[in-house]
Amino acid sequence: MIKEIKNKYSHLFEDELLEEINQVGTFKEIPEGFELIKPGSYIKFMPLIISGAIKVLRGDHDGDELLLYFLEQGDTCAMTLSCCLRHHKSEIKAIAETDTKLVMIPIEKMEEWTSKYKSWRNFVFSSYHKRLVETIETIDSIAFLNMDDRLLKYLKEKTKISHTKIINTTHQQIAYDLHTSRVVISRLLKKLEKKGIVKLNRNNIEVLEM
Amino acid sequence: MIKEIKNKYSHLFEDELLEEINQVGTFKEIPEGFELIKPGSYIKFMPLIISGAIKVLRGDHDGDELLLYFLEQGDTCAMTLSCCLRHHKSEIKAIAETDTKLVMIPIEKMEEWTSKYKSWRNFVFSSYHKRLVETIETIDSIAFLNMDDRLLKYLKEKTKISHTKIINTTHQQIAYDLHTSRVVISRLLKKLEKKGIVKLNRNNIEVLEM
DNA sequence: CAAGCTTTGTAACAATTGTTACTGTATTGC
DNA sequence: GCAATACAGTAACAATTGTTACAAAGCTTG
Repeated sequence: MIKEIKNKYSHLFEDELLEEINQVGTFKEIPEGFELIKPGSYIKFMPLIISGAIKVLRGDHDGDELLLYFLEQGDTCAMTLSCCLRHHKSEIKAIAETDTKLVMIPIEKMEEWTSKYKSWRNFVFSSYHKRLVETIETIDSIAFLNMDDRLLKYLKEKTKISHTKIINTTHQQIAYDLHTSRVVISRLLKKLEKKGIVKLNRNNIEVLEM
Repeated sequence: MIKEIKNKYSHLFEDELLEEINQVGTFKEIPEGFELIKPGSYIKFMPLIISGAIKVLRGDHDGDELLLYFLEQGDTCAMTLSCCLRHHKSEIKAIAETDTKLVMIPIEKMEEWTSKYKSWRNFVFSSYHKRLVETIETIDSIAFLNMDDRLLKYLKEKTKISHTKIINTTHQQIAYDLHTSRVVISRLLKKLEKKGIVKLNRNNIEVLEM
């Protein structure tokens, strides 16, 4: 495990901290689609992502949901951070977008490392900042863009995250992520296909134009 | 100045930190409507709010805007925090919602206090958390609510923040905050008035039902 | 108080998004 | 292969929100 951590995090953390992570962290391989965090649950570990991607959604009480952002290599979940620090329930949902490797850190270490390691503090602050900015960008999309542009942005983000132009998903799943209905997504995807921007197949969408 | 700081922050910070704040902070009284932060500007001070309220908006490049949240006594601006720490441009706009008293802290102290004082670290983390949660709540509103419910929520928040049932503002101003058009707001307000929830006057709205 | 500005009310219409319903076509499991 | 199921295409319609235009009422200033 130490090899993977070292590869991805040695430029961020000092050796001593890397060693501690290695001591107390648990290495995990998560398959695509696995639900890491359920809304309303308590969180006892904090994930450090080594490879892959995690989709973070806002999960409503009534089952409504909406994509907030993706986490990638080098990221951690700010909501998890604050839930850990303040021992609150999660207000979000997290699902492995691709097969993902990560290290779970027990929350007790959070406070300790925050006072002990400057690099850890910077990492945590930087994570908070990134997530806040991404959340605000999500607000931009919802507030300022029409559904067709939001859809296009979503497709582009998906291709970026998964490093392929072919997105394996259903119209219904996209509708969940963007909090709209399947019919709306099908309609708009068809429009994008007519413009030559995507090619539609069953269970997959090929993004032609970037 | 030290008296005001002590009153509001002594339960949060240890004496030594309070003394430092008193040394390096600048006390300011800001009139209602004053623009504290412009989008695209660099921030050199971090505000600690003593009394009053500050409205924080997302400011788009094209002049589009949208209310993110209000800051009150005991709050600080997380975007400012991260802009300070990372020396980035602000991506937001901040306006005094009411007459406001605050203390400006030079950003150089941020890093220093973060390693020196546990209470400061907790304050900063807690601020980040609050702002992240509020931002996500804003997403809830935009994504899951219709404009009439968003308007009602907005009115209730305004009365809470300014501690009065009478809101002095124009329909146009509300439209800016909710990123819609004046006509839409007038229409919905009229509907609320017919339901007996508000009473409309020129330049002010009285919220009757809570 | 008259002219000019700001604010609000309202109608008519357009655009976008949401909903329902039904079809056809793949895929899966027996 | 056949039935059941999941997925996608499409039409018709409803609801919400946005836009334009204009009138009326209130405030401000000379």
